[in-house]
Amino acid sequence: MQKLPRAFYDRNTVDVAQELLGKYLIHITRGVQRIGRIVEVEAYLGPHDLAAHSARGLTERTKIMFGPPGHAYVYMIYGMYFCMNVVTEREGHASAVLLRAVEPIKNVVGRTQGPGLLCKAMRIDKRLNGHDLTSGGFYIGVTRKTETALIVKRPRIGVDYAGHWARRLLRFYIKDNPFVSKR
DNA sequence: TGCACGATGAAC
DNA sequence: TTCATCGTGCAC
Repeated sequence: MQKLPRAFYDRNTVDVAQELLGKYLIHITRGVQRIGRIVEVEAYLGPHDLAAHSARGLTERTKIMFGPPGHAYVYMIYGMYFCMNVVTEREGHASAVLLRAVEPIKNVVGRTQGPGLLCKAMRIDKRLNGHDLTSGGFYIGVTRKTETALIVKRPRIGVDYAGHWARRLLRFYIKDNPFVSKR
């Protein structure tokens, strides 16, 4: 399993989002290695994207999004779930990719279809906010064998308040994969 | 210092 | 369609 380098994240967010499909999210806690294959993501394009948290500007919560690429942006939603993102593009661009679903590969207990369930099953919480994904313990990897899957493009979920940005096709998932969230 | 609300998920 | 549950951002 090859760990993705910082250069992978330091690129156009839509490209990073689509290329994250099929990659492996790895989280090691107390010697237990949990692995999920990424099958669904959403791209958030920066402060001009009204659906992105960074549209509010630099705040205590969004400072990770405004930071360098290749870091985890983890936040609590609705007081009971966590959402996991990877920060993309150059520092200050404040864009990210939300991981919406993974396919359980190893040591993953419970359902993983949806950003909240994914974090619960992968044991991802606020403590990982700001974690450098090019370091150990929590990162994204790729296997040598590359499989080309068909990518479906749809509007993002739960961002109807964002005007025309809500209609942009920035949700990507692997066609016919059973672990993609149902909405 | 207070309060409305959300990149959710589950029940009804 | 409603609700659980609470940190964040902004109004006051």
